[in-house]
Amino acid sequence: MSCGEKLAEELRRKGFRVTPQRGVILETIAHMGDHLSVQEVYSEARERLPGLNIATIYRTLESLHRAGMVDLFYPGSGPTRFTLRDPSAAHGHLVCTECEHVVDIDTDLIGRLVEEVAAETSFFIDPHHLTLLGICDACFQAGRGKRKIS
Amino acid sequence: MSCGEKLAEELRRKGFRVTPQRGVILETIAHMGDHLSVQEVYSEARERLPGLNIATIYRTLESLHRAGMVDLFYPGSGPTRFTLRDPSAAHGHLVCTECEHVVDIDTDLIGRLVEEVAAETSFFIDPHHLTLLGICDACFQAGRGKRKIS
DNA sequence: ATATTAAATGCAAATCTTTGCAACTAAGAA
DNA sequence: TTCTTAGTTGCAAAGATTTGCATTTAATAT
Repeated sequence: MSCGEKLAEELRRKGFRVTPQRGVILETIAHMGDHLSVQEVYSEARERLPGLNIATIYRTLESLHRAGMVDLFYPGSGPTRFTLRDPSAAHGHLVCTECEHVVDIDTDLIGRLVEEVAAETSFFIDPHHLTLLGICDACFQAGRGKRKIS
Repeated sequence: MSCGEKLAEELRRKGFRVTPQRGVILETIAHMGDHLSVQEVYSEARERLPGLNIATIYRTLESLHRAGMVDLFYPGSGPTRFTLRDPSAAHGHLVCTECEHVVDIDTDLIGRLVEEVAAETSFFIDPHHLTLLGICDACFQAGRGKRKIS
């Protein structure tokens, strides 16, 4: 069973319908890596299924998001991006506002952050949703972070 | 000196120009409270300065952001929102993806999160940029969070 | 005061994202 | 298989955001 078919099955299991459009979109994002924009998926998927409408991409991504299968995140600038969720490991993103570099945060650290916030605020952070903006080490060393840290 | 004038001075001090448009925008957001959308500021500010263009609002907000005077954040849905930064107290936002309620995170907790992430990843989170999505206590109690926490 | 210039504005066009609605169809029931 | 229906699609329009460019102007120097 291909990666796309596995995703299709998971989507169906969560109560969503699997249409040809969604099949193509799933197959596409399963092979395109992380941090995709809607436009990127659109131009790729439309080659496999001409006539595919971009509104369908947006709506499918929202469904996948509601199904807990992809996470959206907002880099400091530019369009929204998203990634396939790895169910075995929650992960978040650290986005450097200087160089736009994206680093993943691992499960353990996320778990600790979630606990810490929950203990103090009774608020349960969604561990798959975490996007933190800041300055990466390289930019900080280069002094490019000073202005922002202030 | 009015709130708006203080902000204008701060902006000038950071190397940005203070135009009549910016004066009006600053005076406006100084009196409109937190979590504003661009459209909200636009309709308010345009009453004080007819002819003001919405692109100017976007660009001014970006400048204020670069100057470290406002923070942008993305609630789960709907347009981007922003708040005047309180220089004395870094604060972040917890946005409930069920009821859209926004809770502020206080300085101390933020400080600890920043340290924790920095220790492990050499990445310095901007403490003024923190927006975390999740489930608030009320929605969690009501069982509305189950689907998302999965 | 006047001149200088980099930054900011307004406008229009481009791009990105969301939404209403009629037509279509996947998935389950009969 | 056929029926049923709620979920999904395409399309077009609306809404949100960004960008290029000619013009204007705030801040600084003269």
